[in-house]
Formats: sequence, structure tokens, C-alpha cells
Amino acid sequence: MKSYIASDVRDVNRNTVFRLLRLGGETSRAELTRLTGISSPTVIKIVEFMKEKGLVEESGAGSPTVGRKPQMIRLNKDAASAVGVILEGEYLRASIVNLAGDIYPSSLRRAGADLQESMTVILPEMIESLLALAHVDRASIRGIGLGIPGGYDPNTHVVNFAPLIRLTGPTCIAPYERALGERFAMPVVVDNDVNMAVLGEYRARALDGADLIYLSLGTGIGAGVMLGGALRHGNTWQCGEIGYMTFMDNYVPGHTHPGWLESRINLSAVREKFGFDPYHVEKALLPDVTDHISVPLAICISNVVSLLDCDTVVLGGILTQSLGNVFLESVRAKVQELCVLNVSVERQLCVDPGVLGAASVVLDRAIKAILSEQE
Amino acid sequence: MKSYIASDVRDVNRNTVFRLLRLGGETSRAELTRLTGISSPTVIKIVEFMKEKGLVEESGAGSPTVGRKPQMIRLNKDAASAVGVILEGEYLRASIVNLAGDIYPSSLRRAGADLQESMTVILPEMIESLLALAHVDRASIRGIGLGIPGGYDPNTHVVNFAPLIRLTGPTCIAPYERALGERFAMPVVVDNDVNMAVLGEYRARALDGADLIYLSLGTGIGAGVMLGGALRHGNTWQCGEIGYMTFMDNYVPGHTHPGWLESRINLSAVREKFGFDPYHVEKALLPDVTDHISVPLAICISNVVSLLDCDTVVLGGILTQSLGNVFLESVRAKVQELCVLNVSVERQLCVDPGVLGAASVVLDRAIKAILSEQE
DNA sequence: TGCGTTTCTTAATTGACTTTACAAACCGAA
DNA sequence: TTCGGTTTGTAAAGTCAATTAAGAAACGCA
Repeated sequence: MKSYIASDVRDVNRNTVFRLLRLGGETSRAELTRLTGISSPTVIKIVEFMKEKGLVEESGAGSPTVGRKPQMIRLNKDAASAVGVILEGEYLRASIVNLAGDIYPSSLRRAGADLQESMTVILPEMIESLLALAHVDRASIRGIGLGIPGGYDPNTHVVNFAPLIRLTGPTCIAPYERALGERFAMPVVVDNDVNMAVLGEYRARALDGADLIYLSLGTGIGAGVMLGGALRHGNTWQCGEIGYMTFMDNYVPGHTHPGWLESRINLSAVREKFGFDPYHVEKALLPDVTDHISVPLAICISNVVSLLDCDTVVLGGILTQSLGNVFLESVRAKVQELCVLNVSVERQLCVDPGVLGAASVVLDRAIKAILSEQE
Repeated sequence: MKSYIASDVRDVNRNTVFRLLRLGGETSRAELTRLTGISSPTVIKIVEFMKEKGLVEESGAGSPTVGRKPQMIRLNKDAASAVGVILEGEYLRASIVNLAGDIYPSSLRRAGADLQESMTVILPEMIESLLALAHVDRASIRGIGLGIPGGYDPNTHVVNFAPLIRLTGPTCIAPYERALGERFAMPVVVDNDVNMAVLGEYRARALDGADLIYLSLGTGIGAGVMLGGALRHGNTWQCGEIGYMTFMDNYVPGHTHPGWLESRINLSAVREKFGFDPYHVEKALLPDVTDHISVPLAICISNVVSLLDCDTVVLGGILTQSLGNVFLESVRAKVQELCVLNVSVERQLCVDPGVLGAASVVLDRAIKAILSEQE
């Protein structure tokens, strides 16, 4: 066990200042002093440190009504960036994201025939072209964040179950990670795609210490769970696998199957049952289509809220996007009916939360490392 | 905002040492140094501090095979105690609990005609008699912890919904708290009864930083949720109100009602439906009785586990106690069938987790206050 | 008695913060 | 123009709680 010492205090305070700066906008040392409660000599030292690290830049004088003008400072958004990648079943998405969460133009490519091709051929090409196009300094790019559609254990580097990317069983992807990291000389960080998405949505909403449940309705259904500002991974790194949920009052022993919820809410089921492709649709507005999905979804949401008493549930994924507002309103109405507690069911705000989240994980680590450097 | 300063480091380290001591058994300064990673001068200072505060006592020399004998120390279990109280519908339970979690002989009394009588007449009498009987110093009793069957907001002191204690609507119980606190000159801490129970069970299992879901099956059904060692209260202090959960695939608009799960699993429903009183039964072993309860319960558990990926769910409450092992096994089998993730469904270990938890809340606060004292 | 080993303690040093004091910059009114 | 009030930024000294280093104390055993 490591004891708690002075440098931890330093890191906490540096981090407090950093989080305020990241909210955007200009501020002054004096304002930071007021907002954080940290004494002004310490704030000055921290700002000085961040300037040396290139994280902060001076931005002229402010103009208050009275007194000495403050020297305004702001975060240098491009002091660090990261590549965020999401592996979907059919596509790979990637972008470069900076400290402010600005997403530079993305790259979208069809996935390879198997994971190997995607990881060792297509993805490196995508990253190369992103790096070539990016208008940020190559050296400022701190790593690659990768979201994959399956449970992932970072200790073993094993993906436990991910049919979407054509894995038939538990697969260790450490070799791919290593190859990628070596090729670009950067750290590679992997997590589940929905976990990446909830992190991205959380960042896009500029939340801090809050709860956020993100439900991804796409090829399958999954949840990203942030409680008290922390992403929950769970005991076996499978938190949020809500596709396994069951809502049945006519239980028949031996005839129940895990995966009931996913059998109702999933892209191919919708395609088959209703004969259209939600990727390009507006006739999805048909009430029976939305009902077929919104009823179990509303039950799911209201059950989750009953358990956790969280205030915001965000819906994302391709089904959410294509089903439109009628669907959203239908879910809201049914949740309202079922759920005693108040909960706000919202559409995702971030255009591509997965990519943003994947990059954010890398950036968070990089910033943490920088902020705990000596001097 | 308060900045992070040196005394916070001190408190963290003191707390680290305290938690090790609380695990029970004897130890030495040298062993604490090894276990915590804190330097030995600091450990000595902390132990010295705790001795001054009466929290720690010397207990002779140890006997290693070689070298200087350590001066063993141990926690003074009775340095602090607290009264734990649980208000049930029909009964009031109270005990005095010490730092080790030892529960001194309890007091059980029938509840009053209304909350006022319970709180202002019966409970004070109970506490008086407990204090008279207790073999700990009166001054060591640091407060009264109170668990109530309803959602409770500590900021407003309002109980939002608690038919069991005959509240027909939101009720501010601040006056009762104040009266109790003044009468015994101690702080009074209130929380939901199931929250108290999960804290107690957690303490009884000597967990640290773990997850624990406690399901209370009694007059109603409720969950206590500890994630990462922290009790979750939720956004509106109603976390764990799983009675509102619904599992129905034959949803009819306008005919669904919140409270579906509680309508299935609850004491009076069992009494009425099966014509016996689970308080005194063994014929509860009837398969159809257990099935009627175990099916929805197993669905609930497996859904919760799918969402949170937590490893342990503990069943408690009067129904759990009276329905016996057949019921428990039935639940386990159905969870196994429904749930892809592994989860251990267990009976509660603690005899009276509510009372233990209620007292623990008070003790935790008292210890925190002591450990952040100067000198 | 002396040596190796472990435990506990003291003394000096370090790191990061705070308080205090003050210099710098700015505005507006006498 | 100067002077006082106000706000910002910096320097110096002091505080607090940790650490490292050194050594004293206690013990077993040859």
C-alpha cells in the first residue's frame, strides 16, 4: 500500500485548477484563487507550472471596472490530443480530439474481413491519414483510444464476447495493441465501446461528479454507467450488459433465455420484423415499430432508475438516431407512466461520443501524468 | 471550494491505520508500517495520537522468533459506541454497538399508535433502558442512528413516503430528531432502513472498497446499494426503491402500475395469498409459495447484475428468514439460469444488520471527527 | 559478552501549502 | 496631477505533516 503524501495534495490541487481551465473561456489567477479556495501563491505556482508544460497560455489583459487588470490565461486546447477509434461491426470510425474535446474531421472506413485485417491494415492506414491531415503537432498526440463492441478486461487484454467483430470466443488482443502502439510510438488504451461512449457524452455535457446512464441502441443494446463521475466497470469488466435483462411475468422453467432484452431491441431484429433498414429510414415512425422497442426500453429505464435513482438517461446509437422524435417521446411517456421517480430521458448531445470518449481516456491519462511531474 | 491541504493527508493516513486496527486482532507499530507503507515515525505518531484519544491500547509484548519483541497494540473496542435503532412497522429495535461491531443486548418494543408516540415516548424509554444496562461508559456513546422505512432526505429531514410507520405523505421529522438529540445530548443520524442494513451487513462482512447489494424482503421490498465501498443514495435520496420495478412483457398502455415487484414480494401479499404468517412458519417451504416469490426475485437480481456486474447479492428481511433454504436455493437456481454473469446470492450474515448499520453511521462520523482533531 | 535482528524513537530534511506583507496596475475624484 | 481605493500578482517567512537517516532499545543465541 502506498501512503498518502504531500505530492498527492499537489496533484489534487493542480487537477482542480486544470478542470476549471478545461471548462473553457478565459480566467485569471485571481479568479482561480476565488473559485478553488486555493491560496494565490499556490495558484500562481500551479499556473506557472502549467505554462512551462505548455498547457496554459497567456491571453492579454481583462477589463474589469475597477482595480488592476488581470492577466488572463486560458487552456491551450492543442497542448495534447489523442486519436479516438471505435470499432463497429461494419465500420471503423476514428478522429483526432484535442483537450477541449474538439473533434477534428473524422475518418470512416469499412471494417476488414476479420479483426486482424481491421487492426493491422485498415486502422493503421486511417490513423496515418488522420495524422497527416491533422493541423496539430504530431508530438502533441498522446495515444490511441480504442472502443470495441464487447467486454474487455484490461489486465488480461481479453475480449470476452464480441460477435460483431467476428470473434467466436474470448480473444486476447494484446498483440494488436502492441503492434499499433509500436507502429505509432504511442500508448494504446482499450475499453468497451459503450463505456467510451458514456465517457464522451459525459465530457460533451461538461459534467463533473454526476451520474449518467448511456444506452446504446444499435446492433445490440448496451449501457454505459457513470456514477458519481466515475465510470463503472463492474466486477468482471462487464458492467452495462443489459442485453441480458429479462422482463417476463410468464416465466416457464427451462424456457427462459438470457438475452431477452437484446432480442427485442436490436438492429437486425428491426430489419427482419419490419422489413426496413433503420440506417436510412423515416417510415420507422410507424407506431407499432416504436412501440415494439419503446415498451421494453421504457421498462428497462424505469427499472434502472428505481434501482439507482439517477437523474439522466441518454439514448444513443443508430436506432435512436433513425427512429426520431416520435420514438423518443414514446419512451418518455411510458417511462413517466412506469416510473415514480423523476428521470430525464434525452437524446445524445455528442455527435460521436464513442470517438470523443476513446480519445478522452487517453487524454485523461496523459494529463494525469503531466500534472504529477516534478517541478 | 476547499483546497486540499496537509491536514487532509494526515487524516487519510490516520484513517488507513484505523481501518487496519478495526479489522481486529493485535498488531504492532512495525507491522502497521509494513501493511500501510507509511513510514514508521509517522505510524508511531499516529498510534501515539490514538492512544491519547483512547482509541488504542497497549496489550503486552508479542513473541516473534527473533529480534526485539514488538509492543502489541489493539483497538479499544469500547472507546466509542452508538445506539442503533430501526423503526419497523410493528416493532422498534434498538441496541448499543461498539467499534468492533459487537451488538450489546437489544431492546425490542411494539411501535406506538403513530410516529409521534414511537419517537417521543417509546424510543426514549428504550434508549434509557439500554443506557442503564450498557456496560460501556455513558460518555463513550456518541449518538443515535435511526433507520426508517421510507426515503429520507437529510437536507430537508423529510420522509417522503412511509406508510409502514403511518405517514400518509411527506413528513418532516426534524422536530423528533431534535427532541431526541437534546434529550440525550447526542447527535441523531437518520437514513433509510435498508440503507442502514446494507451498511451493517457490509460491516459484518468486513468488506473494504467492495460492492454489496442488500435486498430486504419484508413488509415491502427494498435494496441497499453499496458500490466501491460507498453507499449510494441517488439523486433524490431514493436509491434502492426496487419495489417499483416492473417485469411484464404483456404491457397494456394505461394498465400498468408502478409497484409491480412489491405487489408480488411483500409480507401481507404472502399472508393473504397463502394464508399463513411467515413470521412463524415452516410450511412456507411449499414449492408454489417459494416460486411465486423466487421467480420475480430472480429476474430482479439477474437484471441488477446484468446492469452493474456486482458479485454479491445478499438477501435479508423477514421473508428471507422464514422461507428458509428451499427458497434460497430456488432463487439461486433461477438466477443461475437467467444470468450470464456470475453472482453469489447469499443469506445475510449479520443477525441485525439494520441496527448495526445505524450505529455504524454514527460511529463512522464520530471516528472521523476524532481522527481530524488537532495534535 | 558480543553479534545479528527486529522494534521503536529522535533529529534533520523535504515538500507543499498558508499567511503576511507588499509591489504593480488601474480608476476616478479632489 | 496627484492621491486614495481597489484589485492583481509576487516574495518572504512560517506551518504542517510527511520522509530519510541514524541510532537506541530489546531480544535470542552462540
